[in-house]
Amino acid sequence: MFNLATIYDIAKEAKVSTTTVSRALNNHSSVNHKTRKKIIELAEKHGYQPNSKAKSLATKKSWSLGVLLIDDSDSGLNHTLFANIINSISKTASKRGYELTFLSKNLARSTVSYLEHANYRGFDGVIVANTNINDPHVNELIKNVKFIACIDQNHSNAICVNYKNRDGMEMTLNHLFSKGYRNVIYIHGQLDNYVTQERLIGFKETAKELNIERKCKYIEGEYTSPQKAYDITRRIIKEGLPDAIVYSDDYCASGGLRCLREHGINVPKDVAIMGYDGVEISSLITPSLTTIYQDTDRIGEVVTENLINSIENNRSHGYIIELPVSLILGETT
Amino acid sequence: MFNLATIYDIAKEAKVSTTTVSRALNNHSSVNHKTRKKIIELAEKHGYQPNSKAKSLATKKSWSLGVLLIDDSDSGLNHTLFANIINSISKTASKRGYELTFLSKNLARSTVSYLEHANYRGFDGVIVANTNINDPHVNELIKNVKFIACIDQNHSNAICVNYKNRDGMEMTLNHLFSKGYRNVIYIHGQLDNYVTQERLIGFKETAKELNIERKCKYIEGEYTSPQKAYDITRRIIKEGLPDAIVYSDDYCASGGLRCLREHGINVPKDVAIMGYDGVEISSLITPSLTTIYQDTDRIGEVVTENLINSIENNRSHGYIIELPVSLILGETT
DNA sequence: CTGTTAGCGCTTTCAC
DNA sequence: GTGAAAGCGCTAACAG
Repeated sequence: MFNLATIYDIAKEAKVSTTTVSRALNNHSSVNHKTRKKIIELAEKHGYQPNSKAKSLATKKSWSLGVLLIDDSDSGLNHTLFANIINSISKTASKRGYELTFLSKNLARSTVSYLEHANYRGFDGVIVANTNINDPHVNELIKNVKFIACIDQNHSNAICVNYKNRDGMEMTLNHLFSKGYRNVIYIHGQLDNYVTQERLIGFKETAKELNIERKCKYIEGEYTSPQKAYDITRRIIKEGLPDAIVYSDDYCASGGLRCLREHGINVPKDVAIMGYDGVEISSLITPSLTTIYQDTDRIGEVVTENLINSIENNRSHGYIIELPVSLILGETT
Repeated sequence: MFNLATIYDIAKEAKVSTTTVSRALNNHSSVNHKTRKKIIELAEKHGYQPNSKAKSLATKKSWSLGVLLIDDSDSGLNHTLFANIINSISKTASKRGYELTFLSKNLARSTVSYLEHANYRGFDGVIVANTNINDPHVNELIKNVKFIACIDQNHSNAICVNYKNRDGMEMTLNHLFSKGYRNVIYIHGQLDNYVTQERLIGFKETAKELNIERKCKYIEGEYTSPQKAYDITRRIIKEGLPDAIVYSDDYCASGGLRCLREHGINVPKDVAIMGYDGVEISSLITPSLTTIYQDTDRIGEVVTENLINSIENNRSHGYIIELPVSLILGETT
């Protein structure tokens, strides 16, 4: 880029001080109408743009938000649910005038922690969207950043916007039960993950209420993927089919579905299956998935609005917002 | 965040000047070994982090890249292909020490053009990933930013990293021809789009070579989506099936597939179909799609590495890199 | 209504 | 090997 005009150039040409230029350009009331007009004209003539660094340096406000997505595996934006959420966060941030920047562990020529990146950059706030709970850097970040919001996490000092994970599993199991399925296998995510824990609680409590605890089985999918789900499903087929299989997300369910079909097993006649998330693919595959819909537009909007409000009101304290989920009836149950 | 330690605090405590602290922390050779050691220790003790704005202001280097994704529709990160590409761009940028920030038309309390955002922010470079070609702001941006790279675009002053779109359609049509399909309908994207234009050229040239020009038909899908593709497919069914239908992307193909199935039409026996992109869904639906695979990891890496290299070597001139595509054989042809 | 001055935190001549 | 001083571009008392 070329050398851009500064406030000095304009001040000189308008024969006023930089203060006046600054005031005119920032809509301070106390500027003579004519002076203001002249300054604004000159600014346009020169295509003047303020310099964000100088401005932030002076005001201590960056108009930028950091967002943390796990970055050391492929589960960042490649997971549709999170891509959709980030899309919504980005839109909402933009609507409020904030930029969105990804947090990272590499900066210039060195390796840093997320907290160091955040401090270096001076974000006005940070959103933790999807992350590896075992990374101590994530905890350090959440504990030490003043304006912080999380999705599907549990931290007392952060704004936590979570889906009602327990409700989701309650709906799942009640639905299966109402359709007559009793023996259910739940292929869940990693146990050290908050979401998994909540869903398991929801599942187990409902199983107890329905009095089918004994008929339910759990398999930890660890790192889940369509292929992994495919493999687990094959094992299940060998060991004997249950009435229904619940997968940790729609992608896994689609992998499982493919396996079942390849083995000539009819869904839902021979076995029912359910996904989770309600991302686009759930309605595009055949048979379409019965799944739990999580509104990604809504969660992105809520988490971003709440964070920005807390920044602009300068009130930082943790609280929880829970967002409802709903069941989408597909052809697999 | 709390008040972070500055270079002044460290200088005072170490009883040296800020100059020396700066030098020590930036690995300048001309600092006494002992002094440097003391400074580094103090920096660690205070959890010192430089302030990016002050640093950029002084050095005119921001270590940050802007990325432009269309933001006034839902086609940003909600389109899997682009989510995958952004994921790769983000990873590569991070690997090289650069942050990634989304370009936007809203900044602080006002509306700006993309160029104004870029100038304001002082990005070291900008990547145009997916965009509305009709937006004059995009052209303005591309023409006026010094270090600029684009994906699947055609601009003489930018680094353009493109997929071989013509090849893709050549493969498509040759494949269909070799399987015996002659009457082909191509539901393509918007005509004012560079990618669409290239693919159409590839398609038509191949049709001519194969001498089936007369048997081919084109339908402009305008804004394409599974639903839109579904509707168009229904129209096609009414008007009479061709031998094969080529959709503009895998999502559309899946929408079309659903329509065909619902009308009791067998794919590929009654009609063959093909998608484009080779995103995950193409292999998850049944029948799996025959499609053209575009390597998203690769394109993100190439475009980012090239842009950063041009920045760091301070050589800005436009050139084109073309990336190969390949055919994935699915069950729909 | 406008200008002077100092300062945000860091780098970089230039001199010693 | 180290420091003084000026500057990056902008804002914010304070004074008038």
